Amino acid sequence: MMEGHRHDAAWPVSRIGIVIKQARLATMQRPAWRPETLPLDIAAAVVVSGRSAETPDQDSELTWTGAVLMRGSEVLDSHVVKNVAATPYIPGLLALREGQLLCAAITALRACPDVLIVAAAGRDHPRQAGLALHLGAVLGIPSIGITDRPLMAQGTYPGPRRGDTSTLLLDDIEVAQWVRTVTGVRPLVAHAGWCTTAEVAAAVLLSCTSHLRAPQPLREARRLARLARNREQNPNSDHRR
DNA sequence: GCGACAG
DNA sequence: ATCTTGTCGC
Repeated sequence: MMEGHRHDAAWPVSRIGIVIKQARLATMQRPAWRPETLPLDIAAAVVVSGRSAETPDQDSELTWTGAVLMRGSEVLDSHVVKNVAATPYIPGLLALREGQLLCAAITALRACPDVLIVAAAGRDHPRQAGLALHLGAVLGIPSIGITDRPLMAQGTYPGPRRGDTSTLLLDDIEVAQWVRTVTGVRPLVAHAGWCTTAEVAAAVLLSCTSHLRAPQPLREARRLARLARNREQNPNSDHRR
């Protein structure tokens, strides 16, 4: 951990099929990564969108991508990059819109994390390679995905207490888990990603969550991205929180 | 009637 | 994601 970063990594828009094959290989041939030294160095990145002055009727053309690197509750590095999205959001093709943005934001971090958290699906995907898995494969970093609900996988809700989990299956394979991060609050989905299992994804999620539902690194990345957007798009209002 | 495939 | 409305805890 904390070694130099691969700044040569680029988003292979035209080679998603190769990434999918790699994903299948990783599942069968690569040893699944699991946490060893604690606390983990966790990176998270997330895209928030805004209104473009040029095309106010087209929704969400401008984007702000926040990226953070955290060790425990300590923020080691963070930044936000503004962009124009290449495509609109298309369900199932999130990687087309956000892949390049997240890839650039993460590689701009000064150090390499142990694991990457992305607000997207992993192996729970029509082609077994959602954006969270794509990013990990391209960057060579173990990755997990976190979403509000599964994309295709099926499973029942877990018990009501923090730490309770349940299996989400796609074609009889466990691709994700429901995870109760706060007692009595709607659970999140922890997705198996690049070199990670659903079980590891759930453990990583629980390791960086406490009294709030969402994982701290993702919250921080989103907070910074929204702050940057709001300062630019609503210069009059205050932006506390 | 609306949405039903991540954000 | 973003927006709106409702509920809950401090």
